[in-house]
Amino acid sequence: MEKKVVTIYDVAEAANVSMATISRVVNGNANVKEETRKRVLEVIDRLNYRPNAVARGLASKKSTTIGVILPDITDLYFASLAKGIDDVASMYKYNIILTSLQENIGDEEQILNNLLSKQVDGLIYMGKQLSKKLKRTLGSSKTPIVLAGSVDRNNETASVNIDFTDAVYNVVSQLIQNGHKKIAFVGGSLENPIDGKYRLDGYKKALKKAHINFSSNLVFEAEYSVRAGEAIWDAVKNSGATAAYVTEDLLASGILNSAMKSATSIPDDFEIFTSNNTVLCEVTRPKLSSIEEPLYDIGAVAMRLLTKMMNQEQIDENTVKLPYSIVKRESTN
Amino acid sequence: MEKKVVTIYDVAEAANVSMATISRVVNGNANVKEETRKRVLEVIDRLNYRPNAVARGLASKKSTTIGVILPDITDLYFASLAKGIDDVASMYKYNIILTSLQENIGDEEQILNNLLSKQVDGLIYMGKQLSKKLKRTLGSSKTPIVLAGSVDRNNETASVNIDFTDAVYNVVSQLIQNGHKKIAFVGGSLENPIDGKYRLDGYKKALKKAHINFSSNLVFEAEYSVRAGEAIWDAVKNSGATAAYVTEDLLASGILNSAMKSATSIPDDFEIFTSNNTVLCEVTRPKLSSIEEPLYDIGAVAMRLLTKMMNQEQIDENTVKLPYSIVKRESTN
DNA sequence: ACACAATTTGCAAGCGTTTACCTTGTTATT
DNA sequence: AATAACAAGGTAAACGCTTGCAAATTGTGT
Repeated sequence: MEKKVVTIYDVAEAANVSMATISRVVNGNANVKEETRKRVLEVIDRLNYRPNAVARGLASKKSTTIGVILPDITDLYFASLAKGIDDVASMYKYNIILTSLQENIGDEEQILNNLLSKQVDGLIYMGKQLSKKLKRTLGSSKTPIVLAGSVDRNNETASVNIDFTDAVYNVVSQLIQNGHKKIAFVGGSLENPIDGKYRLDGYKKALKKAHINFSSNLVFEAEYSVRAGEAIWDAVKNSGATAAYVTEDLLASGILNSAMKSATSIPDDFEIFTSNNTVLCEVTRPKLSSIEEPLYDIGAVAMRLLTKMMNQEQIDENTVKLPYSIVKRESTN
Repeated sequence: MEKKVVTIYDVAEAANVSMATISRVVNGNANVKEETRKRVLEVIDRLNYRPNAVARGLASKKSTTIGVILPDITDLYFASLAKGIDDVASMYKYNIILTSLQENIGDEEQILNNLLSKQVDGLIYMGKQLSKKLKRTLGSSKTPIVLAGSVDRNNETASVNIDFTDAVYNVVSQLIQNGHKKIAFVGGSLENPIDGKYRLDGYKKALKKAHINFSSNLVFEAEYSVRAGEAIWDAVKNSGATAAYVTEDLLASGILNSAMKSATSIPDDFEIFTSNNTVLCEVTRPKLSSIEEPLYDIGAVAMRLLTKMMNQEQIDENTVKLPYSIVKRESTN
């Protein structure tokens, strides 16, 4: 026996009113007599009626669903952002469609179209950067989007993050103050504007301030992984660097691993600053000093901003920068 | 000027066929002349038509969306499972609605109802356990569900995981072989059947085999966090234990932290086995020996299993156990 | 008791698809 | 040449809801 699913009609009939009224009470519309509302709610409860969100979405053109695009959910950086997003989203009753993006595969266009076809009310993007093409298909759809933990070169797109340049400027300056002349910059792909532009800018700025010449020999590019960090250590060491600013924790952990293995004393012989302050920083030995991005908050604020955009509220600032801090642990003096 | 959204009618008109035909080509139905198909595809491309998945869902009663319920996305354990799920899901063109569950808050019922109202075609659950109540509302909806990395006491619900009992039996046996008589079992909430039943059973079994009496003084319950691990060390040490099996990596890292701080030499004075083999195990010093659950695979297989259930295919085994392995690193001899 | 306003309700037209069922034109069969 | 069989495409009825508008009901002031 097929159990028939309960629709708004069934409720209407059982409550002896029209379906419009049911819809009204479900949606909290004020134009319903208190008595009727009570009766309807009872019936809803009795019949175990559960409004069909798909039908609702079709009729109202709102899905109360947002799309979240990120590179890798097992990366604590994104996971933390995602958590902030998730919490605020559920606070505002939005659901999240999570899609991960293999940045190399170049299926971004497809992913975006898929999300748009699902009629998401908004999007949060955490990829490296929004391509022109994506911006275009996005523009034609009017779906609001905000970048979390990422920057838009031209500030056309709303975004929430920290002042990367300033943060790196600060930690590199500290390393300089500690007496280092040769400081390595170990980042991910420099094509990513965060590393290749903002962070590197901060690094250069700090050097300049201290009248140290920038040398591209001290700039390293590696994948974000422990393995890559371990592998790059020799090169870093051989460059003559006595300290390093690393843009990501796994990478920094790998470097630390190899450094320890090669009997380099950290922080005495070599200092390391990393960037994301994930738990990793607390379980390595020595523990890693790090820039601390308020990841959870970035996610939360990004989501909050998105809700405003979805409600067409006035936005005061298109791009918000949250305060960061610097956590000194054992990998620096 | 409001840009009108392109519907199937627009395409039909422009291609000079009926909307049914458009629908057919979009859905890959065979009853379309090759020539017509080509023409339609061109028009679709030209008009930039994007089928409305919500309308589709309403008409077809399929959302090509599944719901994923997990406790905490920043926990690498769940993130890894999620990644496996995500990859397979996108392989099969399913979208994922991610919802996290504050297990203490007790809003599970609501979360589930929300997901069901969105008409998800299936569910993957990673919480501690499915309450009777949830099972009931689930049963009345016919939506298939599979547990990933979790067990159903009565094997009523499909699930994918490893043989927890066996795994723990093995590592504890190894510790015993290394000469330990007093081995601590440090787990999360023992109400969670995985820890409180399966793993603890393995522990007991190993003791029994070696004719060591079980003592509840050696069983510790803690939250899954570095902090909790650090805090519990003294108690563990004072219990007289000379080794520990820990059910989670953060917890193990915390214990390791405190042990090192108290100048306990690991593994010489104290051995530690942990359970999830997340990256954490590789960045601690000494590196942690661990049971290795194939988390990604568990997620992937769970999702694959779910696709079968959604297609009403014949399922050979309701509950599948994947092989685990044991990775020896530096925290054990 | 009456006119008018406000409050509640119902009606029915969408929302953009899918799909069962028909119609038409072709080809193969005898 | 007549008929069967099929391929290709069209028609229109769902799917379960929201919502503008009209109708009915109730309340108010006189």
